[in-house]
Amino acid sequence: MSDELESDGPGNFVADKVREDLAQGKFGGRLRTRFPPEPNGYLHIGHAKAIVLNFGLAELDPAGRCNLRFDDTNPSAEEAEFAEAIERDLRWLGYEWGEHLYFASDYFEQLYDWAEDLIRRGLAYVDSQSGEQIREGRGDFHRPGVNSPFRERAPEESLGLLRRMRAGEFPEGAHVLRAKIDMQSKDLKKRDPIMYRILHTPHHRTGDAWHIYPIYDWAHGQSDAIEGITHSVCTLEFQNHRPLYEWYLEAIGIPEGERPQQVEFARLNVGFMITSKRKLAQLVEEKHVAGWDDPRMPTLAGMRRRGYTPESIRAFCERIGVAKRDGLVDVTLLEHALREHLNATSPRAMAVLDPIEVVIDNMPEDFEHVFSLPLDPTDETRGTREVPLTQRLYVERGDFMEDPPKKWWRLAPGREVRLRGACLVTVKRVEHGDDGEVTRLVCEWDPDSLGGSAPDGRKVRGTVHWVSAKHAVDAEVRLYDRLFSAEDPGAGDTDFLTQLNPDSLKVVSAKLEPWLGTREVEERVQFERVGYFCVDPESEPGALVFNRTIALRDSWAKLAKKKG
RNA sequence: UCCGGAGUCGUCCAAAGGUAGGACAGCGGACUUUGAAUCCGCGAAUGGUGGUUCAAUUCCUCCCUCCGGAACCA
Repeated sequence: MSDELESDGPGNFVADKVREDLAQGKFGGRLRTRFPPEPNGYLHIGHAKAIVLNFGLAELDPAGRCNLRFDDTNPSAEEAEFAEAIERDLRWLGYEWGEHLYFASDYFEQLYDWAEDLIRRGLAYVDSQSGEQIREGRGDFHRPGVNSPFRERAPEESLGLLRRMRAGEFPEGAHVLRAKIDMQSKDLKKRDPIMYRILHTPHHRTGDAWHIYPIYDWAHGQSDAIEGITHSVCTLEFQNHRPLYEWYLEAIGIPEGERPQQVEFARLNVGFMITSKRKLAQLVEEKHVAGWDDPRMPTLAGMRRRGYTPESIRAFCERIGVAKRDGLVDVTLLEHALREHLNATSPRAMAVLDPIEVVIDNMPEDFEHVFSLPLDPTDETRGTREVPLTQRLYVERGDFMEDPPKKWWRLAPGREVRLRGACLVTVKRVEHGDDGEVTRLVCEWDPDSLGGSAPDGRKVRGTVHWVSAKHAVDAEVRLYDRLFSAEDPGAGDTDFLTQLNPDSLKVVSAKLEPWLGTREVEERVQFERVGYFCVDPESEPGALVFNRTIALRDSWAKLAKKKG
C-alpha cells in the first residue's frame, strides 16, 4: 500500500493539475518546474516545503526536471555568500539539479531586447516622474490611476532614454521603464507596472555591466519561459501577480500553448517559528542568535546543526500536504517526524546532564566490570560499546527524590532500581550539603544482579542511566529549546523580539560514558532516557560540544505536571 | 470600501450528490532493562442563511469571517 502511494507521487492539487496536463499532452508532454530562491538570505523550513514540492512534481514524469534558478534581480540585497549557502543546503536536503543551475541575471540581455521591442510596439515607455509622482498617479483601491505625462512619449525617445539609462548616464530614480497597460484597471498591478529601475549597485555576478535592473514581474515569467518551465509554482502572495505574469508572456510573443503557468499554494507557517527572511536577518544582525546556522534558527543550516535529518524534514513536508488555505502547522508534527527518524537511526548511549554522585557502599573500591551494551537494543547487528561499572558513579539529579510521590519508580530512599544495563541498587543513605542540597547517594547493590536482572526474578520497575565517575568524559551540552515562547511570534501588533524564549539555550557540563567521548562532528546519538543529541562543529579534540536536537517524549513529566 | 484568494476534528491534509477519512496533538489501556519506542482503544469537524434534490458538507443564492494586493522588493 505504501508502495502504491509512493508510485503515485504526491497527492495534492498541484500534482493533480500536473498529472492532468501530462495526460492531456499539454506542453508536448513536457514537465519542468523550478525552485527560484533570491540569494538574500538563508533557506528556511518554509523553503523546504517549496523545494520538496517542486522537485517532487518533477518526478511525476520520467523526463521531468526541476531547475535551480537564482532570482538575482536586485543587487542591493543579494550576495554570492547566500547563493553558495543555498546550494549547500539544497544538496544537504537531498536534491540535485545537475547542470540546470541558472541565474535570472543570465537573462538580462534577452530581457533588455524584449523591453526595447515592447517600446517599439508601443507597449512600454520611459517615465521620468519621481517615485512620489508615480505612486500618486497610480491611485488606490478606490481611485483609478491617471496617465503619466510621459505616457505618450515617442518610442524613439523612450528607446534613447532607456539606452542611456542602461549606460549609467542618469542618477538613480531619474527614470524608469513602465509597461503601458491600463491606469484605470481595477487590478492595481496593471496600472503601468515598472519594468526597470536605475541602480548603480554592482551585481554579484554581472559586476558593473548594468545600471538598470528588472523588477521581479518583468524577470520572473520571462525567465520561466526561457527555461521552458511548464509549471511555475509559487506562494499565495503572488496570486495578484498572475494576470501581469500572463500579460508579459503574451506581450513578448510566447505562443499560448507554450506559456508557463503560474500555480499558487499556501506558504508554510510552523508554530513557534518565524519564516520571514527579514526577521531572520534581523535576529542575525542584532545578534539575538549566533548566526544563520544557530541551532535555534528555522533555517536549514540551523536545523542541520541542531541535528535534524534531511529525511525528517522531507517527511514532514510530505505529510503537511499542499493546499491554498493559510494556516499554522503544529510544531509537534515536525517534532514527530524528527523523533521518528532519529529513533530509527540513532545509536544509544548514556550521559548524565545534571550529575549527582553515587557510591555503592558494598562494592569493592577497585571493582570494575565492563559491559558490552548494544548501540541499538532492537538490532544487535549494529554493534556494541563498552561501558565500565565502578563503585563511584553519576546519576541524574532529577532521577532521585527524597520524598517521592506515588508512582515514582526511580531512585528514592530504600527503593531498588536498575542501573541501565548493569545491576540493581538500593539507596541506603542520603548525604546533604550545608544548603540542604543532596550531595551524594550511598547505595548498596545486589552483586547477583549483574546485567540488570535479579536471579530470583523479582521485578524492578525503575531504570536509570548512569556513568562511571572514574571513566566519565566531560563535555559541554547545549540544551536548545524553542526560540520563541509564542506560537505565532509577532502576531497582531506584538513585536516578535519581545517573544524570544529566554530559555532557548541552557549550557550544562555533562558526564558521558567513554564511547560518547569518541564521537565526531555531526554524529547523532540518543542519550538514553534524555533525548537526541549531535556533535557540534565547535567541538575540539578532547572538548566535545553536544547539541540537544530534541528531548525524548516524557510521559512522567506530563503526569507530574497534571498532578501539580 | 475596490480587486484577488480561502473557509472540513485542537492543528495540517483528504473525500464526496448517499455512514466525512488520515496524520499530529489529547485521553485511556497493554507492554517495557529507555516513564522512550511499539501496540490497542476513545473523543473530536464541514462558518451562516435560503433554495434545488428522495438525499447537500458537496450544486446555486445571499451573508459572515480570514488572508493577500496600492515597493523603483522578491
